[in-house]
Amino acid sequence: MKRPRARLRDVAEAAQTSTKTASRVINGDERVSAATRARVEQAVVELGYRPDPLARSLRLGQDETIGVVVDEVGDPFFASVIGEIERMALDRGVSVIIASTRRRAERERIVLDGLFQRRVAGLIIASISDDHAYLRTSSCPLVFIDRAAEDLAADAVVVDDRGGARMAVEHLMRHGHRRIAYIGDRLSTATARYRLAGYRDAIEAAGIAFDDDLVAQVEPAKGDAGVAVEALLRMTDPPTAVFSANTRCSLGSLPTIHRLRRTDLGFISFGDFAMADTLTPAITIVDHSPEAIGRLAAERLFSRLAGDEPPVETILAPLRVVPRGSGELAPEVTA
Amino acid sequence: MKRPRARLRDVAEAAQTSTKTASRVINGDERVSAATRARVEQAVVELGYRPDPLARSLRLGQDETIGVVVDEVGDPFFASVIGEIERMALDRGVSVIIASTRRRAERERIVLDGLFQRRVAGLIIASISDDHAYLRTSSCPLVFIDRAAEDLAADAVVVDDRGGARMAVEHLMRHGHRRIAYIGDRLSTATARYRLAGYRDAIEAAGIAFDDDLVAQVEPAKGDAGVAVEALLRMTDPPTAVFSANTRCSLGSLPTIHRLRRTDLGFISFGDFAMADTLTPAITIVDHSPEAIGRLAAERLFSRLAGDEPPVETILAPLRVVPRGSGELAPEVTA
DNA sequence: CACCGCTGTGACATCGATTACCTCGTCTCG
DNA sequence: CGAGACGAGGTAATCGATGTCACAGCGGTG
Repeated sequence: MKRPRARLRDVAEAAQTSTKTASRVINGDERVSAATRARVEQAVVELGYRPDPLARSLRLGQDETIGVVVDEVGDPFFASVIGEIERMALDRGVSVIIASTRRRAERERIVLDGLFQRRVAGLIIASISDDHAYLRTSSCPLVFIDRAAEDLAADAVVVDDRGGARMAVEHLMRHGHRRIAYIGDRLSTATARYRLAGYRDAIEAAGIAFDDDLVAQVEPAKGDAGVAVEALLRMTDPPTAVFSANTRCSLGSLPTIHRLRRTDLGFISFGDFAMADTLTPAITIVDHSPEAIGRLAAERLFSRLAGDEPPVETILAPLRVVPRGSGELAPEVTA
Repeated sequence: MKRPRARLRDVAEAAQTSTKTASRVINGDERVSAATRARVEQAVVELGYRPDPLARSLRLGQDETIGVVVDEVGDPFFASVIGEIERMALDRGVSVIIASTRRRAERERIVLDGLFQRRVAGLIIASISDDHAYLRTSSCPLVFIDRAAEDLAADAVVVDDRGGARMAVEHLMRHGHRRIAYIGDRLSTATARYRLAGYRDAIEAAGIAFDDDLVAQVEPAKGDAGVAVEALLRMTDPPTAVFSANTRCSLGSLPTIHRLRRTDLGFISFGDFAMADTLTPAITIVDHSPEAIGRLAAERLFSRLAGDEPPVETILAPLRVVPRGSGELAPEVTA
């Protein structure tokens, strides 16, 4: 075990053949005689040879690595997505490079650029940008998650944002609410737009006038959700229930709701979070299943990497309402 | 923008010089005349040249990439740690490869092996294994997180597990509790051992007899924490408070405590989690600060990569009790 | 018997950047 | 005036694996 690492050349020498033939054996080329193959295989074992992935990648022009680009690695939703992707990648011996955009389009370009520079084999992207022209010539398969790329024909794994939001709001309505607030990101992502549209769908389908004052759009990074929900509750004609369009907003607004002791408020969250079922009342959610999204995205990517060429598709991850209490509270009968 | 990518040779040709000189300019070698330097720099800009990291890594025998190995990427604690590391890496243009061990020592070896094979520049590891002999000859800097390597002189960023646990239990005692249960991982990691030791320190320092029946050690992956806490509460002489030795156990046991409507129970958690401050009562914690751990570990690693050679050190990340309610409940005065 | 095609093999170029080593002036100093 | 130092820059080898292509040997075929 003195030698730091065995090279293909060492294997070839030990097997008394050329590097090319050794390479053939290792890459499973058929055209090698049984005797030579056996010698090479033995040499590989004896020397503990493992091909250098860097050299291999350089020659092949492609790295056995996939890139995952998300808003923020620490976000629980993306953490779960990444966890699932990494699990599947590890089974295939593929490394995962992660990068976060901090929700800034220019950062997205930089990190994607870096990943292309590294010649990743494939990419899974939660894109923040609207403009994907620079990805059009991408030489590796792309799978979008959470938000589809509208200006690019590429696979995507998303949830039915509009339908899910509508489902959530209708759930509140079934329990008697008519005045329902919306709280979501100000961010102009497609996801945010769709969820707001779904909220509106439900409101209007119920014959209720859409009230702009009930819609709060806040900065995702700051603690504005709490402020916003407090303002909503202080209205002259306050909502009896809140639809939180994403997990961050739920995490931001619930502490305030509890501080104000307004746990009588109807509440439904698009996206689950830890302890949602342990709060009092437990929080009714529309289940996102980040694991399912990660799995579906990774499956699609690996399938393309394996050479499959299924038609480009936007896959809808399953979505369902999980009633836990907060979404089933009837509105208070107040003046 | 026709050419897929410019190579150093293209730059050299455009600047009417050799690759060697172009390389000198790019790598900031002084021995180049101003005129030549200017020509090369212009060519770089015009061609949009960016060195190929793969080729560079191959030649240098080292990759501009760091590896991060944790139990599970989806774990909120590690997700935050990774988020912070990735943030610092991105600022330096370093890629981050992540891999999870699933808490299995044999997996740890496999993923570490893969990372070494890739010639990562440095590693940050939450090691699950006790045996680090195979890391002794590691050619790249290592920084351990969460758990120090006891059999290896390497940097580590950990929290004062024993002191923190003692602090937590003493906090409960200050509020009148004498019968305090411990719930933690069965896993034989140093972390778990230290925290149990800290619990014992506090108990014995208070002159209370250590009662083995109050110690529950559960499987981390399963939902055993809930079962265990239920068993504790059903004892003939039940505890009045619980010290949960980690976030997973807190997340596992709190739903059960709430289901049993035992929110009168004293509770303190080693490690924060989302919504801990929104539960009723809010959960008192010993703050871990995963971000601080990630930052300190990354700082140390980058400092070594920059050539600094500070003495090997185990850095203690800050730790403090954050009172929120559940840890300040007085014991019920029962028979 | 000459030729074709197939199999197993290896010498050599290649991927793109770095570097050991060399060349060619010019400048300095004894 | 010649030796040696030094600055600027080039040539070719190198990192490790793989693709190109040529070649030898063999069996079959018209």
